[in-house]
Amino acid sequence: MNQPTEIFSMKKYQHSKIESKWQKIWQAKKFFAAKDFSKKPKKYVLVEFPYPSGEGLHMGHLRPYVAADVYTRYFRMRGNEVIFPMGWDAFGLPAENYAIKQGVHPSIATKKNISNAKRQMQSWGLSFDWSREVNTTDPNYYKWTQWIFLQFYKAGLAYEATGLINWCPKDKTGLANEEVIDGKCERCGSTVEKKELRQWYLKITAYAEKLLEGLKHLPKWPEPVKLQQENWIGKSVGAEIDFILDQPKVKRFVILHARGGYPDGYFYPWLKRELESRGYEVQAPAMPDPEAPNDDEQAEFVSKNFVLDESTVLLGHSFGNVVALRLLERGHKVNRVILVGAPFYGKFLDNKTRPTVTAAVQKGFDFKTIKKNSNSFTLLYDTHDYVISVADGEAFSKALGFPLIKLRAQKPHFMEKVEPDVLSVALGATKVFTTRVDTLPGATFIVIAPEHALIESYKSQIINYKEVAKYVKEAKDKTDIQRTAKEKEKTGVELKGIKAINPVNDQRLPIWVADYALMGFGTGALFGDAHDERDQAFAKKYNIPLKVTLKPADGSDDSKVRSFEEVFTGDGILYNSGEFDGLGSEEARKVITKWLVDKNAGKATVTYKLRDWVFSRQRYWGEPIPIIHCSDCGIVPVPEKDLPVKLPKVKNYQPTGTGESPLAGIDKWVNVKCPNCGGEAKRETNTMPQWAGSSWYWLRYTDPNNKKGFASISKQKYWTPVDVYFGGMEHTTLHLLYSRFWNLFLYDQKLVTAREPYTMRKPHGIILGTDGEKMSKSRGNVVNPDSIVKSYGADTLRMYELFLGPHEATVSWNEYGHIGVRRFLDRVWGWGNEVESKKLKVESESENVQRALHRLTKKITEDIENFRFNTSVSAFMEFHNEVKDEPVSVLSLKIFLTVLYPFAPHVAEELNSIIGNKTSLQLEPWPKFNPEMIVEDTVEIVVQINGKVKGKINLPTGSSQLVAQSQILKLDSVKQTLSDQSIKRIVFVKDKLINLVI
RNA sequence: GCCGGGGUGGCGAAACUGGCAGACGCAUCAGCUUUAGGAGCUGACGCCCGCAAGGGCAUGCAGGUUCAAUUCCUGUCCCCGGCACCA
Repeated sequence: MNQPTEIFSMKKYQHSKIESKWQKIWQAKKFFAAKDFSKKPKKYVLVEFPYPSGEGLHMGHLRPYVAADVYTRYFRMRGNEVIFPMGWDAFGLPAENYAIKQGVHPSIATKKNISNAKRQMQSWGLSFDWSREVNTTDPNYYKWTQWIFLQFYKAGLAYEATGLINWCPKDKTGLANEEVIDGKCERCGSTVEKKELRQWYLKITAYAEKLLEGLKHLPKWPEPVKLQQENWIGKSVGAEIDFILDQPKVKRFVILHARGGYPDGYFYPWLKRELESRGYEVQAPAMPDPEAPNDDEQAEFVSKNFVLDESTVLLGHSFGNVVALRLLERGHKVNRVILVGAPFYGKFLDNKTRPTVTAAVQKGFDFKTIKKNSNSFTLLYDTHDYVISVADGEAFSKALGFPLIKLRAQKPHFMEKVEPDVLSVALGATKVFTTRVDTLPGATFIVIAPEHALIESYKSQIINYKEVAKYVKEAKDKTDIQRTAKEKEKTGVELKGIKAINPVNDQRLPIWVADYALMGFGTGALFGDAHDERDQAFAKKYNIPLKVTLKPADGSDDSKVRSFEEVFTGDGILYNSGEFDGLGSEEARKVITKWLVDKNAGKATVTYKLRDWVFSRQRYWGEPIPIIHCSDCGIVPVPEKDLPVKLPKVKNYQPTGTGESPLAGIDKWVNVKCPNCGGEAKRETNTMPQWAGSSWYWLRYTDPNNKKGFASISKQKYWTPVDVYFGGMEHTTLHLLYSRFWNLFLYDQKLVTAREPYTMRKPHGIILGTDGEKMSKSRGNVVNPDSIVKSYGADTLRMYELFLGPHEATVSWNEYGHIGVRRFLDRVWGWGNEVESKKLKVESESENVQRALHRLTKKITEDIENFRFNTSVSAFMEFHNEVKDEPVSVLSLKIFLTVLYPFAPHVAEELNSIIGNKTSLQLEPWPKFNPEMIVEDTVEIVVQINGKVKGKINLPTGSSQLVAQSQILKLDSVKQTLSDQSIKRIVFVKDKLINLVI
């Protein structure tokens, strides 16, 4: 090939021509269409589908696509039925923002972007099965996204709630916890604020344990990925402790029984006993006409015969609450009112009539007077009550301005003889979570989060309430960044007037509100002690006494610990801990937890860092949440037959910024008839987050045109789970966690056949610009894959991308690097044409070529299976360097092209057709290698003296130590070094080395 | 601070379960070829000493185990990613 005449006589390597030629042939022959229920073993290769943006696809997309493509083409040749689908994750802010700016409807912009991205993918020679293409913005697709949402709703895992959520001021929408990175919006980088909003949530926390457990059954996932998910879920095992409030202002409880009740019924006698044993005076009047009560008559009776003053707590059960409120209306001032299952509407869940109760409540309440005569109300409702609905509680909560406590009573409507939650509320028990129960005897203060309900509930007893309220307001106004700033000193305010009682030693502990306690974790309250750095720092700042109760178990000097020079946070031996002295920390945790359980003062429990998924967005370009709000029926899911709820086509979809979705302004769309009662109703106007569509897309690929379901069970059974999932590390605690959650849920609903969606996860490293910085338009270091395809070809782009480094490593693009790969392909092109022109038979080929070919096949086979594509590229080059000057047969060239095909499919196909083969390489079986052909006849053995290389000798493969020894002693270099010294030892490694120790 | 991952020529990187450190490629230099070269071919290319033969030093740094360490162990520094007052 050094002869110029030969070079000029052959065809030039025209990449553009041959690439489009083969891309057309592949498409026309439908090589890449995966067949359902094929007899071949299936393989599901998945790569994250892109968001089609106006800028097109970039290098970051290319990396997993090319790797997955090589992998896919290889397994097709190995005889697998491979599904390698692609689609579009096309809902989201960029299209919407672009639309607002340009006045182009997002659906039009999206369409355009998709066709461009598809063109790019095809120009890269990616072998996707386009017959299975999905698009999350297609109503036929999002119909099922909405349908799945309704399954969550029906299972009680989708709920509406009002609370402080993360709010991005630039994108004007709420965000999930996972979308906040370092206190900033994952998408636009704005500092996230907090906003009180009504939102839809998905109860991912209900799946915390399953998500954690599932990780254990994913051996083919990288450990770092699993660990990152595990840390995000953040399981803490510990205990919840009830700290009872010391309320010096409260002297007396008055228990007002229910209709049909008597002082010796239900939980009353037990509660009376418990309260009295704690030193309170208890009055439990036996009311007149208990079966057909009259509220005014009963109030009159209590008012006349019992003591009601500002040291009294009124505790009503059911009808008793009406009486309690009437007493306030009559002007009795009390300390606090506890309403247990209070009736508001006079309608009952069991549809029975209770005329006396209904008549009493229908008179209405004078809330103004009521609120004036008690500073604090506690509302306690049972979630499985069959008489009074929680809606009654909500009505009271709204009217009185106090939070509603919903819980599951021992018996519906609190009718058990022992109802511990009623006692807890009466005593003001505050639950505190800890992972270190062993330090409980050393607790010297309590810290609660600014959002903690205790503050409002005990307003009347907090002497410095104004100061506290000021602190709370300031804390709530801060962003998370301000609140958790690294150097920030801890701040807090003591709640004067109340104390908490440590159950293990009856000590009265001061209660502080401080923003280092987080409402979202545990119970929003903690106890402070000397064996925690944060607690100690806080205590020192505010001069709160500390008590050391642990000493190091290893017997090391503990005087530093005692003088607070050091914070000892490890496990140790208890002292200063009363009856628990001498126990080791681990033992103490068990013993104290059991002690708490026995005393009804706490229990072992588990909490997670994971928060429920804020699932609504106040933006236009997303799936509408298929819910209707009816003033009579409340929340009504859109009936299945009415799905999909289509996005209305409108001109204006600017975000409002008020927390309302732009859809809220479209009256024609919003106002609907209630599917339940036919009355006036309104659609839910929030849309779903970007992550919704991608939470189940791999399932749709298995059955993309199904009209009856999101994917048939039989097709899922054939294709799922995904065998290899290529994608980015950045999705570990977003898409990857969310989609596992959806899958686990659907699996529990028996709608999905694979418990875990992805058997193997293959993350890739990012590609940096030539300057080693992240590629970005503002830095001007973006390398455009299209321009490389244009001037060097897709095969060059593919191979160089793989050559950059290991798939999982971060690599930077070298400005000239791809030229080396192009040179290689040019040489292969010339060499291939030359081999063709000589038409040599295998017999005239040297054994060396054969051996090299077998070695190459082995190397490429193993590299692909182990995702080591970078060394494959080297191996092709080495092979070519080795055989280029030797006679090579056409048959050997074909084998070379066959193994090259997954990497550089266009060149390989074209050369293969030049040498006269009519069938595509895609239909060739993957070549086998003969292990015997890989072993050479002779091997080079390294000769070392004291571990230093002194020379090399060639010996027949498998030579013994004796042979080697006799050979090396003849070497000059060895003789010289040895001179007269004696050999102490000889280390011999067969076919590798011989080392003389002297 | 905690949890991961990683430090090898001028650059991207190889090196199987401890066995020739730097394969392969980029850049650079020299030569050949060419009217010309930002093309092609051939060769050199870790650092230091040396004309050379040869020798010494080298896988972030300091130790250790071993006949032999990029690989195993201990300590330490730096870079990247994640979490971050999580009780």
